[in-house]
Amino acid sequence: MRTRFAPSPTGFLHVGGLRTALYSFLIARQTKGTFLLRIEDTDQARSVPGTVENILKTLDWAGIRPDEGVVPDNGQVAQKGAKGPYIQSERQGLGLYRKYADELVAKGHAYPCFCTSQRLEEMRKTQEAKKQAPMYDRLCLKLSAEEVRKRIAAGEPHVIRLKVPHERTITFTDEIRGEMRFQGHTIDDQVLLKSDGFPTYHLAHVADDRLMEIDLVIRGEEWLSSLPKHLLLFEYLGWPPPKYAHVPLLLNKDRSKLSKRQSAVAAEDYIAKGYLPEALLNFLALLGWNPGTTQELFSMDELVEAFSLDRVQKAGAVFDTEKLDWLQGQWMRKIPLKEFTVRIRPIVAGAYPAAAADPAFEKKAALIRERITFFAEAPAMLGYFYEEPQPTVELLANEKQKVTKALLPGALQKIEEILREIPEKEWNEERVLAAVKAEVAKGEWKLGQLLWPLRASLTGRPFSPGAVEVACALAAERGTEAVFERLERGKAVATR
RNA sequence: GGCCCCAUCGUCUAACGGUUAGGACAACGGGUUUUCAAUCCGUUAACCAGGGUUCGACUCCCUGUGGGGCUGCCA
Repeated sequence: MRTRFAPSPTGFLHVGGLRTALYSFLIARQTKGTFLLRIEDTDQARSVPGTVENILKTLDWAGIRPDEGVVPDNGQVAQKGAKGPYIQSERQGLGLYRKYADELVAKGHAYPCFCTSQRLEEMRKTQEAKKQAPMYDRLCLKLSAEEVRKRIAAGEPHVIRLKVPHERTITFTDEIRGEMRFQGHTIDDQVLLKSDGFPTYHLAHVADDRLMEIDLVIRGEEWLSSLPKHLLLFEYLGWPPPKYAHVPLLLNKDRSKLSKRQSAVAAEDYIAKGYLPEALLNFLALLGWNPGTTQELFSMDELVEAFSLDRVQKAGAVFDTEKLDWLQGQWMRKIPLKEFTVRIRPIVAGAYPAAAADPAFEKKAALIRERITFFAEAPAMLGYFYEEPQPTVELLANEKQKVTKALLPGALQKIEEILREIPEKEWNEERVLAAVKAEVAKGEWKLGQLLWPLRASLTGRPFSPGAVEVACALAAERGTEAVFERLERGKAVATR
């Protein structure tokens, strides 16, 4: 199948857009078809420079690579394919939108309208006051052919409007929603060609999806109400319409359409926060779609395999990122240690330059891999390896662990004695822990009373990997004396 | 207001008329090498309402209610 994603360059890639792009991409891959990227920039006023580069960069990050259309080329915007150009403002020069508009006028399915925006505004106000549906009143439809010719010849600004057949019922079967019907008399005479000669979305997407031979249009539910206009256009132009799949909207917590005001909506925001593409994509895929099994974790390949439109939900989905965070952790833990090390090393080195050439860095990375959620947390989680910890009495003592300030010197003394008895060669996590537990078994000390002060002395932090883990890592790298030095410092603080 | 779409735990969702309404996230409780995590185990938690159809409705139909979208020479 030939599918497409056709964003407007209004600043950034919306997460909802990323989801429809993903769905379109999945269908294309699944059917060994083509995924095409087209830029819909017919509204010059709303186009924001740099957006296309941004969208391309974000899609690339997500692993969604267009086979055709607008594609990235070393950070530049390039176009690929025989049905281009793929940027509508560039297609404007081809004159095809005007051609189709004229064809519709000639066939009697569209007409020029000279009404000013002021008049339209007043008309709507009046209609609203009368509790009527705001719709164009077809004033210009009454104009004689002669008058139309004259006014156009005189260069009077005008638009081309679709003439919607009021007596007809338009029916259609959506890939997700099934059968739908619309009454013609409730549909407004949509502007197809603006007075600046640019097409509106309605005409442009119909023409381009036809010309680019798109089989399936996946887009947001907000387009559902204009679907009949699009169907009419295909019919009047003598083309079979593509299949349409209107996906449910992404929602704010209050269930309104996901908006910038209430939530982070730019895909870049999530990249900046440190989310893995695997996690975001997995999350987006599961918002509104389910595989029918209990599988929750999906790689792109697995999504290509499992995805189907008939399992896409009809109702909107709240964009609640709690599950995203969980998925992030899951995908984080799937990263092989070697790769994990490569990825966090520069980040840690940014805070602690010694990490850059640290031969024991991978061992340290292993310590935090199971507990980290974002790469950016790594420096804080490993800092005590690169700077001497500065524990305080408040940290060393811990009410919950039943380590009072009075008990502290004795506890530190005891843990030191235990550790001293283990020959340096025998230091490993099992051995050290067994030694501590053997002491606990005697009944005088509780596990936490010994381990907490040790951990706090070694790290100087309220949170860290376990005391035994840190002690062994430190001993392996610098010898057990490094551990005892820190223990001494803890004792000094405790007895001060 | 008009048109269109939708409706299961707080959130994402499963259920092809017959289930103690299942799973995941979150929350809560507990286990684990102490803390924060991770991990394991457990608990709390839902069929919007009313009518039909049917031997039997979360499932089908109708009505109501609620929510959302659209209602631009924006997309």
